[in-house]
Amino acid sequence: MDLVVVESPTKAKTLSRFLGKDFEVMATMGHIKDLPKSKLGVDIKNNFKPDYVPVAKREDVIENLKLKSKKSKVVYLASDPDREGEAIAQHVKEILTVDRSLSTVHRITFHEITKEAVEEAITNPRDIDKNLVDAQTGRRVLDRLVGYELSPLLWKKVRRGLSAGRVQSVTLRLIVEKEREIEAFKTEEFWEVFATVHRLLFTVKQLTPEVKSANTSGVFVVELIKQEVKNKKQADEIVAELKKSNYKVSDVKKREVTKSSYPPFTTSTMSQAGARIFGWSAKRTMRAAQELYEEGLITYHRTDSFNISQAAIVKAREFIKKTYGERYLPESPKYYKTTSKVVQEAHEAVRPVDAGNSGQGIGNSDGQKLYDLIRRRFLACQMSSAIYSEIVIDVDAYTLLPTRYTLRASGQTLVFDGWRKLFPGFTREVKSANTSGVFLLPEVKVNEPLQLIEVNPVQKFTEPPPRFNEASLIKMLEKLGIGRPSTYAPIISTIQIRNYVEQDEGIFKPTPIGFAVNDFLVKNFPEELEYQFTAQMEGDLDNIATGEKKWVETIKKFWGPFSKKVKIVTKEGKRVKIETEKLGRKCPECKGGELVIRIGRFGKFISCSIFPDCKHTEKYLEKTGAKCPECKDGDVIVKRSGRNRKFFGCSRYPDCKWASWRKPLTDNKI
DNA sequence: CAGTGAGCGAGCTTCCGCTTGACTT
Repeated sequence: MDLVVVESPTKAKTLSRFLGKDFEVMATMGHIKDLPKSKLGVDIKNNFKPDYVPVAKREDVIENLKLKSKKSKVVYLASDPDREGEAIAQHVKEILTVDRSLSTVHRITFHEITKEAVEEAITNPRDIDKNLVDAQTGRRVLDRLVGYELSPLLWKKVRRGLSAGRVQSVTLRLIVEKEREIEAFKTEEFWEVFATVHRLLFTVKQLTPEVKSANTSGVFVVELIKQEVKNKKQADEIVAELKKSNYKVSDVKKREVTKSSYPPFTTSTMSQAGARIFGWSAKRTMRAAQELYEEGLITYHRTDSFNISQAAIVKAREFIKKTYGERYLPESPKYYKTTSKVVQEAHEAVRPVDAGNSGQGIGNSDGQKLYDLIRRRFLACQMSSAIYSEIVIDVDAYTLLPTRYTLRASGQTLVFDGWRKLFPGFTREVKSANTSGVFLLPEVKVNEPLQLIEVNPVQKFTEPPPRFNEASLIKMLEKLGIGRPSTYAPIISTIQIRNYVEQDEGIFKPTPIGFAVNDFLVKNFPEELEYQFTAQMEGDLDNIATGEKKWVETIKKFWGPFSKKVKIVTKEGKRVKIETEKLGRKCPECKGGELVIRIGRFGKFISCSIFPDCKHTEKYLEKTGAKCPECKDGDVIVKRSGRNRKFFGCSRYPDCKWASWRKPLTDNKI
C-alpha cells in the first residue's frame, strides 16, 4: 500500500477513486508546520533561521500521517503545484522522516484532477524543489517580520491589540485614501443639452406618449457634443440658438460590434459577481462555493487561474452544440489568459464539474443560485460572441450665423445573442441618450432635413469617486497582486474586527482608529506601505524559486532599512491621538466636559471628553428610524455581534428578542 | 447585556496563507 498526501479531504476523496485500493490518500488540511504564534520565531542573528513548528490544531493529522506512512512503501506528496504546496510537501517529508528514514518519498504534481493526469504524475515523480520551498520561506519570514514588528509598535504608539501587516495595512490604506479623495473632491456643475427631432416624412405636433413609444414615429433624441456647457447662462444661450436653428443629418455611421464572453470565474470575479448579482458578502459566496465543491459539483473555489481542462472544454462544446446549435459554438475553443503577473496556477478556473448538470435539486438555495451562475458563466465562456449593430447619427444644427452645433444619437441593437443567450438580463437596450424616453433610432440618410420638436437642457454635477464595497475592494487587491484567493474574505474581516473600517450598507468607511493607524504607518514606513511593495516582493520570490536569488539575501536586504526605521520610531515616535466625534451635548456628570463618541474594543460608546478626569460613559445607540416589527414598541437599533459584524435588534432587548442581519425598512418607506 | 478610553506596567495582544468545521447573532 502506498500513501498519497494532499491538502484537502475532497481532493483526497477524488484521488482515491482514481487510484484504487493500492493507495491510501490522506489530507493535511492545509499547512502542518508554521512559525509559532506566541513569538517571532525567526532567528535574526542566525541568518533569519525560521523556527517552523508543528501546527497545534493538526496534531491528530500529523499522528495519522506518521502511522500510515509506516505501513507504506512509497509516499507521494501531491500537494498543489505552487509555492505553498511545495512547502507543505517539504513539511510533510520533514515530519515523516523525523523518527526514521523513509525509503522512498516522491513529489508529484498535476494541474488538473483527472485519472490520466494523476497516473501520469505518479509515473513521473520528482524530488522536492528546494528553491520553491525557499520562496515560501522567504514569503513567510517577510510577512512575520513585518507583522510582528509593526504590530507591537502600534500597541506602543497608538493602542493595545492593534495589528499591521503587508496585506491588511495596504488594504486599509486603499480605503483611507479613497475617503480623503472624496473629502477633497469639489463638485462641479455642468449641463447636458438634448434636442428631440423628427423626420420630415412624419408630422409630429405633440410628443404624446404614443409617439414616444412608437418605434416607427421617426422621432429621436440627439445630444449636444463637442461643446462644454458649464452653467445655466451658457446653457440658456445655446438653447436659444438651438431653438432658432435648422437641422439636418450630417453623418450616419453603422457598424457591427462584437462583444466576446467573459472568462470563467476565479475566486475574485466570483466574489464580485456574488456581490453584484445577489448582494452577497464575500464570505457568503465562498461558503456557498465551498459546499458546492464538497458535493463534487464545482472545481476548487480558491483559484486565480482561468485554465480549463481539455476534457471540460470538449464536454462544454458538445453541450453547447447539442443544446443551442452550431451557431453558438465558435470554431475553436476559447482560452483565457490571466492579466495578473503574480498568478500561481495551481488550480483550474471555478467551473462546474459536469457542465451538462443543470443543478436541479441542489440542497440549499444559495448553492443552487451560485451553481447556476458558475455554470452559465462557464458555458458562456465557450460560446460565440454576441453581435450588435451600432448606429451613430450626427446632426448639424445651423443658422445664418457662423455658430454651428453638432448633436449625436447612438444606439446598439442585438443582432445575434451568442453567449448572451445565457445572460439575457444584461442585454443592452437600444437607447439614444435622452431625458424624455427611449426611442429606436430611425433609418436616416445623410443631408436629410430634420424638424426640431423641443430642446431640453439638464443640469448635472460631477460626482466624487465611489467608496469601496467588498467587490470593488477585492478587485483592486487582485489588480495590485495583494492577498491570495484564500485570503480575500479573511482580509475584509480583519480590518473590521480591528475597528479600522466599518461597513455602512456594504460600503467601507475608515474609522478614526483606521485613519490614525494608517497615517502613522504611511508616515513612518512609506516604502513598506507602498502599493507596489507586494508586487516587488513577488518578483524577488520568483527569482528565489528559479534559483537566481537566495532567500536569506533577499530578507537581509529588506531587514536592514526596515529594522532601522522600527528602532527609530520606537524611540522617537510620538503617541498618536485618535480623533473623537463630538455629540454636541454636555456631560451630565461633571458638567464641564462634552460628550464624544469613542471606539472601544466592543465598538462605539459615548464618554466624556475630559476622560480620565471624568469617567462618565453612556451606551451608543444608533437608531435606524424604524420601529421594531415584532413588538411594534421598541426602536430598531444597530448592534454588533461578537465578530464585530453589524446586525439590527430591538431596543427593548431582552424583553423583545427580535433581531435581523438586514436593515428593516422605515415606516414611511414601504 | 457589561465592558470599552489613558497610564500605571502583572502578562498579553500581532502577521499571511493553506485548510475545514462549529456556531449564530
